[in-house]
Amino acid sequence: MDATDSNNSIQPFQVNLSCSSPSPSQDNNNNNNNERPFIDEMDFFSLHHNNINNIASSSTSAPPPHIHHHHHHHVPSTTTPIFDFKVNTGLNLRTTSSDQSMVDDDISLNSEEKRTKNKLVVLQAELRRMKVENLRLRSLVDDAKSNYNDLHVHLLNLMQEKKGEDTEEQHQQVFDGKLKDKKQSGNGGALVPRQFMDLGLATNAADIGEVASKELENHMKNGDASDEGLVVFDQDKKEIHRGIEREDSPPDQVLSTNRVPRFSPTNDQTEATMRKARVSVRARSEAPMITDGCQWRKYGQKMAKGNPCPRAYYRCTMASGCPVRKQVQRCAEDKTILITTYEGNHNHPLPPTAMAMAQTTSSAARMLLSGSMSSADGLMNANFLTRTLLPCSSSMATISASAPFPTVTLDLTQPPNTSHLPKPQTQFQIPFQQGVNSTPSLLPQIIGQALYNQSLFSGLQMSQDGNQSQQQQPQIADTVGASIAADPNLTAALAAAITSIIGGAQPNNNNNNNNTSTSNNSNGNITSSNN
DNA sequence: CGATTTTGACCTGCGC
DNA sequence: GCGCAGGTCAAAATCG
Repeated sequence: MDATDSNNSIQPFQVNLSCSSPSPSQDNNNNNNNERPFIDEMDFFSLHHNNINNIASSSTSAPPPHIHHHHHHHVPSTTTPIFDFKVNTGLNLRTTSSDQSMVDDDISLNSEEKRTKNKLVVLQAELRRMKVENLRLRSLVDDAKSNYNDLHVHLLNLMQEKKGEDTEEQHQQVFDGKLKDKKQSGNGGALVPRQFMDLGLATNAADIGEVASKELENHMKNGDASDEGLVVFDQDKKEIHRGIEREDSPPDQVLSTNRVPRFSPTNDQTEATMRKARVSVRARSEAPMITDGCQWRKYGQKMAKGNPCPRAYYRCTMASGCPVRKQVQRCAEDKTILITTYEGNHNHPLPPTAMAMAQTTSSAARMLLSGSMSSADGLMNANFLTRTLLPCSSSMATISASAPFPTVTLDLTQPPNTSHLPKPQTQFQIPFQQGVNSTPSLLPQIIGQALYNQSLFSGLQMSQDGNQSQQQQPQIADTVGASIAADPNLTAALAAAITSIIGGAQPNNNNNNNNTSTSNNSNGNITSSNN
């Protein structure tokens, strides 16, 4: 997301979503694609930086084999991709040099060598420039996507506020038939094409409309028909009611209690949806609280039923108004296990040490929401989640009907259990950048992306032929699960990411699409629950 | 003295 | 309607 990301920050897995190519294997160019002779096209958004580096380094360190290219003197056509053009230019230069060297003397040879070296330097500089350009363009695309998301959510907000006033035709005009489809489908619309799934955000019009209508009812009861009084997209119904009750409270009091300002529709809705999902982390720790890089302030403690250990409530204090909260409680069965439940999205830049956790939680929550809340059938999506994430830990699969909020549980306490897993490398692997023995830095993102991918798929399933979907679904679930399970160190990296025992994380102002470097040996299991 | 923690009270939703 | 449980508030206490 940030153009200042280092070379190791590009994520092939993520980039896939930004491109038309959905197959991660096509971008698996870190280890297995070193043999690829040249890059077919200059894909600014999926080209792995390592490729650039590899090409650059190979140009400098191992040019002699190019002698075999003597006979390829054809000038690159105008349709030749720019990157290919650049590389071939270098080869041709050397080829020309070699040809000439057959008739020139030693002085000429030295001169040609110097020229070649100069050209190589120029090419390297050009590669660096393109790398920077690549990052810049990626940043632009991400910004555009972000703006699109905001506008889309904003539009949805406006439409919901005017719900009841607008005619069906107006809905159809603005929403291109989305709301009409929803109404026609009756029970939430099992056949509704979920056009909002690609937002990566949960935008459940039904939920929003319900909250909005209740809010409107309350205001009508209070005789307050002013639209300005509506808090349509607050954190949840409870928060909305409280906001109304304290409407005559002093402004500072409202702010001090972390109320969401009234009219910031995009953030409100995002926050509302994000706060409904939770990411729970189970980890063994003697410390009262796991170190996740953020600053927390305890604001309450309660004895929870069925657990002799008290539950502590914290809120993030790294920025005023940050909606992120977490609950910390020891497991009743095993008091060495610390259960930390995160809720919400940070609204401020995070330190590197907090990036892994923030990414994991926000991505998981976002993907969970995009799978469950955007669907008319949350349980179905919970099953999707489970099947997507849990081929590597099927024994941990639980669908909780009692959970008040959709919850993703990252269980870092279980010993490795790979007996039921598909054998590694029999299916596609997530194209980590690291070497074979290094730990993957992208795991948090990948988990989120796995959720996101399956959510996208489930969205597609709604609008596509059922039989086809039935066939594809386990495929995707298996492959994603296998990807997570493919490397025995994956689970270790998850633990590393979660506990933020990381190094080399990339500072960034956005906590949704960044990478961190991890190194750890513990294990992780993933469970998914939904209500 | 400001920041943080403690802790009892309060609010809300839910089940009976 | 009542009680319970989860979650939050805010004054008092504590800490650095």
